Amino acid sequence: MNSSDNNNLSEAQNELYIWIKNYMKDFHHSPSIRQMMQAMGLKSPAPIQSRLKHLQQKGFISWQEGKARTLQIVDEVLGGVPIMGSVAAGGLIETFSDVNEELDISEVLKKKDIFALTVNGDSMIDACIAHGDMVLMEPIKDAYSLRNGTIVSAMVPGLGTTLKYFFKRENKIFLEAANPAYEPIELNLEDVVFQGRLLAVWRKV
Amino acid sequence: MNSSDNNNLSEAQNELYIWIKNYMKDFHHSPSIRQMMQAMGLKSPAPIQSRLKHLQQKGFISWQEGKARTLQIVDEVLGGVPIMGSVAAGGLIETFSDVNEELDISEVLKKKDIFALTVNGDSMIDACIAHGDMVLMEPIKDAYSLRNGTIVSAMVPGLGTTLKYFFKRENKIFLEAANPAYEPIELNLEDVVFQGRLLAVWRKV
DNA sequence: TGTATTAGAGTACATTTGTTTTAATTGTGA
DNA sequence: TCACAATTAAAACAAATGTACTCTAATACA
Repeated sequence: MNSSDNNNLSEAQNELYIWIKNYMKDFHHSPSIRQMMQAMGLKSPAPIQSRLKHLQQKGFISWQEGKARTLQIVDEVLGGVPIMGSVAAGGLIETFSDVNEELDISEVLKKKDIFALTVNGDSMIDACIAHGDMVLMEPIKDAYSLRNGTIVSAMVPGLGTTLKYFFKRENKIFLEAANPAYEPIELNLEDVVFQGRLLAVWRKV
Repeated sequence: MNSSDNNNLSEAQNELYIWIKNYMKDFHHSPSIRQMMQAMGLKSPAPIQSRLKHLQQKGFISWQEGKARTLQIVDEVLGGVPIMGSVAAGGLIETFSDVNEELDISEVLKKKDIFALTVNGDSMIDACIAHGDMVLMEPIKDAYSLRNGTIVSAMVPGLGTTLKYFFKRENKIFLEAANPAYEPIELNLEDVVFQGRLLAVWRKV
């Protein structure tokens, strides 16, 4: 959802919506109604109120009544990047479709208490997690609910913090690398402190 | 930079700074001075003004004078995730250090005109880009400045859009996969349209 | 101890800003 | 053309809000 149709927005509503998104991208705070008025070339706040109301009814924006500059873009707080389509990384043939989705990184970022770790080494290389990658982790509340195959960061006394596949078999914990060069680590549940569960991988080139 | 020392901030300043960051994470707009006043348990706006001034002088925040709720966190607009340390993904031993950095995803997201593509297939698997990953791309202004080894998305007539390593040798363009199962594609410069240069990889699990 | 510095309370004020209301204007369809 | 609806202008209002100022209390320091 970006520029062209935007569902069932009128021309004026869409223009305002786009302007607001750009303003908030630039200044990181909501514009005031009178600013929008000026930007739209209007001479009274009423039309803006009307358009805002419509945008709200259609679920595009929301704000706190009576409070200044509390507008926010619904469900796309920030970090929305337009997804232009998909690329073949094989032999598939595909063309750029129009923009139909948005990559919402903030959906993950919004979670509370998440943290990031720098990956050191290549033991997870077969899971496509390379040396230097950043992994976004979510704290693990109870280790009992961990499912086999989950990638976790765990603190193994004497071994340090490590990123591995988690498996549980017969009250034994196995931490397995995604690289045949590394042997699985076998542990008792009480010997390991799980720090986080893998949410996402971020690699900046 | 997160909770503990925060450079040379006083206790009160740091408390306010943390509170503001959390407020803005929750509501996606700046709090008002009187809200901060309440939150800090104060009964007059003056102390908040003072603390804000200090925070500004030390470069933590900024705002537009006279405008309501225009506060912003400097240089960490959003998307800052604390980096808790690094994990061994090999045999390395490393412990959680304290938080000393922040993963600033927004640094990439702030760039204008970037777009995302969904990866389809496994031809870039040796570059640790897997099927289903999202790749963040930056538009390519001029193809002449592309350096060998850059990962690009290119539109090859009759073949579609594809993600490959870029190489140029003797006025010929080679698009090579990171997977020995795929043959390099040889092209003339005029036969290919480069769409983007790889900025980052995002994988949500 | 006494003084200087800082932080906070209390108050007041001007501006910004959301909201309401009414009238004028424009557009649309019968 | 006429009536009806939607849009806009204009003005006014009240609440929210940033800012400035004075006075008091706490703190630090010599």
